[in-house]
Amino acid sequence: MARTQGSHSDITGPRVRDAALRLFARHGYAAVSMRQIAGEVGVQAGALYNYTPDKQTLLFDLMKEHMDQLLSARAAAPAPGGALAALEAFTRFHIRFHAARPEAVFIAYMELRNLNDDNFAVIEGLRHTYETQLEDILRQGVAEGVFDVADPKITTLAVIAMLTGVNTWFREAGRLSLEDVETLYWDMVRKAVAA
Amino acid sequence: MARTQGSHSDITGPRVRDAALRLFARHGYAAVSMRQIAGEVGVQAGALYNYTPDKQTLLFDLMKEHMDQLLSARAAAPAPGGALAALEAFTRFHIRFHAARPEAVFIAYMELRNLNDDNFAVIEGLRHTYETQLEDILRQGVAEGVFDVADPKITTLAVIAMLTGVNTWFREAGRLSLEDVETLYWDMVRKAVAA
DNA sequence: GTCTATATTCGGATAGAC
DNA sequence: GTCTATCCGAATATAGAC
Repeated sequence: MARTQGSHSDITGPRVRDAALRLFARHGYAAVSMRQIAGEVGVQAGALYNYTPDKQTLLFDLMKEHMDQLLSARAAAPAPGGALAALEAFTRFHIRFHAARPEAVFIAYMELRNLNDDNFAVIEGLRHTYETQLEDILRQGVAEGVFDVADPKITTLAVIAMLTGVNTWFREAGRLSLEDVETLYWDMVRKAVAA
Repeated sequence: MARTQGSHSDITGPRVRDAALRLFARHGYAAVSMRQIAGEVGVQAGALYNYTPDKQTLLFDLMKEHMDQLLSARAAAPAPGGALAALEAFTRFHIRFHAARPEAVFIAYMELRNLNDDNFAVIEGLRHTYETQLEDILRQGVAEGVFDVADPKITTLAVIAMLTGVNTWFREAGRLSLEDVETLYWDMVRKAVAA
């Protein structure tokens, strides 16, 4: 790679997004400059504008892609009919999906305030769609008589906060395997909502 | 207040901290300028440097004060001898304390990455001190035979994540009173760790 | 203690050459 | 598609007058 000019369009786009994801997650959207992103990719700052109209759109695209992947992965996962099995499936899915992409998760939760109004509304809508799936499981379990949940909306938020919190400490090389973690959290969730 | 110059030192210091707290919480440390803070206070940017050596120290002081208040309020709160009562007291204390100062809580969780290494170590140490208090209660309950907790460290993190999550949605004017919220979360915590 | 003015660096974004 | 060069504004922080 001795040359310093030329076309690399086939791979530069994804590399811009990867670099932005990593840098936004580590330092925060507002603290990262387009020049830093360009430096990671190995191009000059001006070249980034072949791949995004502006920095705001770059952030939004990363968050939108993450939420789309979350919803499609969830749709593709097995969904048992019974509420208890469905809740276990949701719990394990949530932990596994989020543990696999900590940077995107971090950005999706931390950078909401840096979205403009229209972009914020889109991401919030997708998040609500996801949370409603858990709420529906809880309501189903109450109807089945297997769950005792006084307020399904609050319990939904509580469970998701607890599960997403895994990302603040989980490391692949740590004391516990992801399977261990899934089981520990499923025990807590199961007991917390049990009839 | 027609005059545009003069001494106001008796109140300006706290007003600088208040303005920084509010602006950092809303827009993020990196996105807020010293000029914005000065504008909120009603002085010019240069005057802020009578109250803080730099922006980084201003952030650190806000976070340090928050953690100090958390630990001293906790130390001043009733601490029942039995593990079950102690866990209920911790749960209710955590929700109440955090609900009362959402901006400081938000900053303490979101702006850790904007602290320099030394400042980060201080805040992390204080946070660990607080978390250890919950972990000790859980271990005591296991010893007493009233809790069934497979991994006290993980359960500590899970409970704190769940409780702190209240701040993402709780509003004074909302459907639920703080007392309602405390009771709902205490029910979940109690069941999740029950023997 | 606050002001005005400024030194210095850096930010997002664009224009035009290659 | 990427480069170099640049516009223009804004950032932190400081100096010296009042």
